[in-house]
Amino acid sequence: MTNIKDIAKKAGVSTAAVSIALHGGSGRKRVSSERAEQIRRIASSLNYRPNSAARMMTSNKTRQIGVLLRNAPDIPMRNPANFETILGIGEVLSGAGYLQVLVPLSRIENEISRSNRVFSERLLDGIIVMDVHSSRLYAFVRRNFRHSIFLDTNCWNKFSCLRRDERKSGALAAEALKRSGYKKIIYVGPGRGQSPHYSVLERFEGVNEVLGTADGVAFETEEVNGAEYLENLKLHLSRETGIICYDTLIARTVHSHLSQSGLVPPRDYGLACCDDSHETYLTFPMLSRVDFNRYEMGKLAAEMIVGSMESKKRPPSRLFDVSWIPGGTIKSKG
Amino acid sequence: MTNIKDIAKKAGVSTAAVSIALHGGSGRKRVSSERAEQIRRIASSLNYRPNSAARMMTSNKTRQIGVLLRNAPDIPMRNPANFETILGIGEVLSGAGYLQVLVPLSRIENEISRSNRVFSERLLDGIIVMDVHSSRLYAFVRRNFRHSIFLDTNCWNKFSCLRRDERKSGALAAEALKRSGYKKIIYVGPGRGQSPHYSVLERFEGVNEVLGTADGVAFETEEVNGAEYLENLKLHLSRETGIICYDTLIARTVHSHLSQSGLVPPRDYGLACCDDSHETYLTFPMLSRVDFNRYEMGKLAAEMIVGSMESKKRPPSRLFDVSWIPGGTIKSKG
DNA sequence: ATGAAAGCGCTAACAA
DNA sequence: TTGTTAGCGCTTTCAT
Repeated sequence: MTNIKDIAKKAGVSTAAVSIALHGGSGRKRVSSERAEQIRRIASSLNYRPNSAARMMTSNKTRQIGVLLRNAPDIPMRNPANFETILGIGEVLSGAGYLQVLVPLSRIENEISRSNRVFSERLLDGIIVMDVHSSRLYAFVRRNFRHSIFLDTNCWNKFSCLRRDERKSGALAAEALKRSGYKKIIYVGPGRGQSPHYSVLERFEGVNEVLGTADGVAFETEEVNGAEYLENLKLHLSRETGIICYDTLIARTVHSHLSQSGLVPPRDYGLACCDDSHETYLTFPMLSRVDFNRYEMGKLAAEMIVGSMESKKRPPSRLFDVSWIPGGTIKSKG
Repeated sequence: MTNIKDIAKKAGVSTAAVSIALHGGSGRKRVSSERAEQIRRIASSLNYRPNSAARMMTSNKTRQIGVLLRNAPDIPMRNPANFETILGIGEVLSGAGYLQVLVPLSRIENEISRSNRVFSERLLDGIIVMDVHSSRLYAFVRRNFRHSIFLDTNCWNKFSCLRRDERKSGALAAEALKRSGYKKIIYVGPGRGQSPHYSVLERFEGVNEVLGTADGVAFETEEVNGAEYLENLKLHLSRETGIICYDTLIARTVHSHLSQSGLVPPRDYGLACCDDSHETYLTFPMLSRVDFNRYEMGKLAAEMIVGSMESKKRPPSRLFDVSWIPGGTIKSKG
């Protein structure tokens, strides 16, 4: 592998000149432009590729950003839509010259393993944390990484956090069904087990704010566990019934299951969803739902961390706004 | 930041002793175990974290593996199911002490950009290539990276490639519909535009082998472009009609669209799919389809590249086998 | 504008 | 078993 020494020798200049010619920012020049041009030619003729380890060492920066997420084996592929966020992050990071390092953590306990290079060595300039982790992990990240963003996690502070407005998303879905005149509305979501994602609580609260005390609407709840909830739903269904699903996975599960019995919205029941995904846009665009552009949210998170690295200021936390997509799985009017 | 020099000073030993005590493999010991223990204690009391840039430099290895994939803006989020593969890769890599670097490439032309650090510097020990790229890129990767795996790409050679048996997947879906006695069978897939993914060609060929010359079955094709194909399908549907979809995105799109008109399988038509995904397993488990465990395929790819790095041998190419999942969207017998 | 040289943190070869 | 030392490739003073 050729290095700057080889180039320096061939060009008859010092290694310093080569370094400056190749990487010296366009600040005050320190090498005549002819020399620089000549050096660049030689470099490319020698197929020179800088040794980034050496550059990392001298600059004390890796220009690598980690993205933390949960994965197998305890909850394999917990949220498929996270991919959109990751791709959004990747677009901004690669545009800014940063590498995106994916860090899957398996267990919520004991996640800060000494054997994980991400925690035991120092090869990330910053970290974007996604998913639910222990508060111990959140604290560890804040303490051990100069730059961090908590993206759609249970961690919420004044700085460095980014979340979707989950309460509003619940409220929007509930209002839409109520407005359409459904007499019975069933909220279908995961149970509030130990340390659930904050959206599990907030979406329900948003729904409950609208429907908990609403006149003329019977409000019920169906907890997702196993498959029996699907049979329950079928039994309690009528044309006056609206279903609100926590996320698109549940919405699609409910939809495909009920369609097996010939029940389809909006004819036989109303279907609304507090969540969204690009895949839903592609395969189930008629679903009445609250939008969630995870790709844009990922881009925003990446911009926040890149900005904080360049300005040395911690970015203020932000709430990602949501809006209603009418779709076609609820009836148009009472 | 503390370094081995600090530790050496505090322990009254040489830096070499520290280096060996902390990282020296369990080979022949070069430091007495008491010393080693003491050194480890001091290191952790000083909250020592090795500088990986320095280690990369001396070892001439980064222990970082890249995963190349296509992305925005020309084809944003082209294949959501790729995430499963990536998570599978991640599980094996992180278990083996490698970092997973995600490399999104935007344009198929001009993808080998000088401004992309992955290509201009040397910070990856190996690369796993996913998705469709130019043959120029495939060649570049082979030339410039000691270790590479071509995973589900158009690139196929004797070594370092991993693919699903796409022809068989087409054949399995076709046979299932034929066996059930459908009189008309429609294949719904993307058009064969310029440089399509190899599965676009092979799945169709598999289907065509079975149905092209079959007696008593009318075989038709519907190309996916825009949304009009969905209306076409609806017009030509009957209880004697079976639909074969190229992938789960199309299958779900067809399914949700037709259900809007009250048409549901297996009552009103038969629905089979040549593809699979974890999300399908979760939300549409009754879909009759050919299995595809991308997570396992990702794990296998990662094992191939890790193995090749440790054995210095290029791994022979492999074909990932598939099998039929009966599901419940086609009728049981003729 | 240019070159010489120090040093980043670590590992490995060599000496003791 | 230990300590000393010479690099790894690059950037950055500091002289010239």
